[in-house]
Amino acid sequence: MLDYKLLAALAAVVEQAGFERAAQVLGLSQSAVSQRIKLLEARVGQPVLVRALPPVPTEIGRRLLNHVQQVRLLERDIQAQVPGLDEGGPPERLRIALNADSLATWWAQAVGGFCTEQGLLLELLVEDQDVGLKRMRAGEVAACVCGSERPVAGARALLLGSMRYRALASPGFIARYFPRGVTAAELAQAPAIVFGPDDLLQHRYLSALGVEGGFAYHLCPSSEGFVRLAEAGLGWGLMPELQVQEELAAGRLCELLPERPLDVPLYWHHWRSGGELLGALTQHLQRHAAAGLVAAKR
Amino acid sequence: MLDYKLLAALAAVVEQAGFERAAQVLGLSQSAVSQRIKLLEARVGQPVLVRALPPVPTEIGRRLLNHVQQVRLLERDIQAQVPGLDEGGPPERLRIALNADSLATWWAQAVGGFCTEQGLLLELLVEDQDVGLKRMRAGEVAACVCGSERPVAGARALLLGSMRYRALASPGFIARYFPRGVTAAELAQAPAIVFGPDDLLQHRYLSALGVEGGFAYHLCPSSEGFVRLAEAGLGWGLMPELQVQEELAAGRLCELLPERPLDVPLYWHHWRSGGELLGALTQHLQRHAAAGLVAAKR
DNA sequence: TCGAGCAAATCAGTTCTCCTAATGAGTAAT
DNA sequence: ATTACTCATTAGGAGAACTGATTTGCTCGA
Repeated sequence: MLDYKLLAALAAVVEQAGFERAAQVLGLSQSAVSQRIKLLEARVGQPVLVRALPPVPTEIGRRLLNHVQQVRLLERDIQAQVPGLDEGGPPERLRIALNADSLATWWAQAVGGFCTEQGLLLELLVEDQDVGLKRMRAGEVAACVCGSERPVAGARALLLGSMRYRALASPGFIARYFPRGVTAAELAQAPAIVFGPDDLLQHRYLSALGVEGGFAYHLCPSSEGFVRLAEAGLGWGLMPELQVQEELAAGRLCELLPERPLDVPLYWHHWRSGGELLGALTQHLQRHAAAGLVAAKR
Repeated sequence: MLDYKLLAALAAVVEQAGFERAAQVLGLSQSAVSQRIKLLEARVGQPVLVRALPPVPTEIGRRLLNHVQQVRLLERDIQAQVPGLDEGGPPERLRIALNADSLATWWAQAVGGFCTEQGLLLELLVEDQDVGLKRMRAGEVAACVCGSERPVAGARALLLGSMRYRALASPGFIARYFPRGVTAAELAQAPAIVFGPDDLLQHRYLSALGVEGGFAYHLCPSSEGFVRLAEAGLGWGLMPELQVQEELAAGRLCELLPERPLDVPLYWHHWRSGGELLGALTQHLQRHAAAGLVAAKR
């Protein structure tokens, strides 16, 4: 059997993004962590971490990490079966990566019941679009919600449905930039709002409209803030329908190009050997995610 | 994370059926094994082994064992991915329980290619009929072939096909016991051959013919021996069609009741979280087991 | 009822793993 | 340069865990 003390150290270093913090989490000294990693590398015969800021697992390291992730999921099952095996440590949370918009809209509704029922704690990591898959590949998370269809090795991807985005702006903004109605070319000239550097929604929307080249945009890495900026007339942006129903109804935001929504399919990626709990969560999502999403068309 | 040194000790004790032998396998003293088990029980808060001959895992113990089994399967995958992680120990074999008749007939053909391709070593445990499932439940084996449809918790059962048995005896035996032809009632009076105490084939065959009550039988726990006994005229028995084609063709064995074969469905039980190797083996079997089996009808 | 034989538990002593603490070295920002 | 930060290295020591010897407990057979 592998030495899981060493693997746990590797996992802690990557998850905590540093030896020092990893040591704290493990209840050890920084030195001990360093030694464990070194010993692990000696056993494996090659480095498992690239010493950078933050430390990044090597190819081998990633494989080991996602093995650890899978074993942890199995352990979760058995700890549910065998009382008094809780290790005394803090109750482990299930780490899941998802995109900010999902978290801001349908996620809580969809998983709320399951978590209270099962007494399950989550550790949610917000990641733009497809970056969550990287975490998955590195074995840092048990599952993720993202836009990529292709599962990583050892995992499965399940289509949950699509999130419908609409291009919105405040009435004042529209009056100012589009006095003669909205056209694709003009849209590219008006300032936009973009969630983060990895957020390519607006880019995709514009290129779907046939507009090439760059455009000016604000960066605002907060879902709520995003809506507030749009309301304040700073720019136009693509917002999840679900999140802005009130603003639309009250007329604080208006649609630029009606009947041109953007549907973004969302996939649930989860380890194939994820144990019963993750399996149950997957089933639950399959049934309850649809409520907040539109049926996907490809 | 659980302490896998302790769990490995538990597994060794159960698999080797004793502390002493477990110690040898682990490269430790008997004393050390005893202490590990005790420590494990202290952690868990209750006994994991019933001290008997051989030691038997408790309910909790079985759950732990089959967790170990699943983790081992995952480790096998990663060891294939990460060279130089072989632990130096002896190459771990994949433990599989199956019934003697399968081993005597189609098994080798079905898995031969896969094993050589993948460089996979097997440790086969021969178990009568459904006893293999117990090994599965105890986490002692990674998979098993048996007649039960119902999978163990955490595992899947896959119908492979049916084995066709025919009731056969030597010409001399038939002439002696059934001079006027074979009838069900007379069959129950003639001595039978039964594989082992758990082998209920003949019982089922007779009760399917409407015969109630006991009958006289030899016990012979060897597939080859079984056929030899029948050839020698010691009794009649149900033999896999596959195994006795030569004897039938040569006239050394004859069918008692033509057109009354007994088809026994066989299922492949494997852990759901068994990793890629076990998954691949399962697929392989699904494709190649059929060759030696008749399509199952229910 | 009593030993013989065997398996596991216990105990005392020792080994050696693994940790801590202090220090050193490399890198980036000030 | 200096400071701040992170990780590596080293020596030394605590204690976990192993070994070997012995005891306990059980099962048979006489």
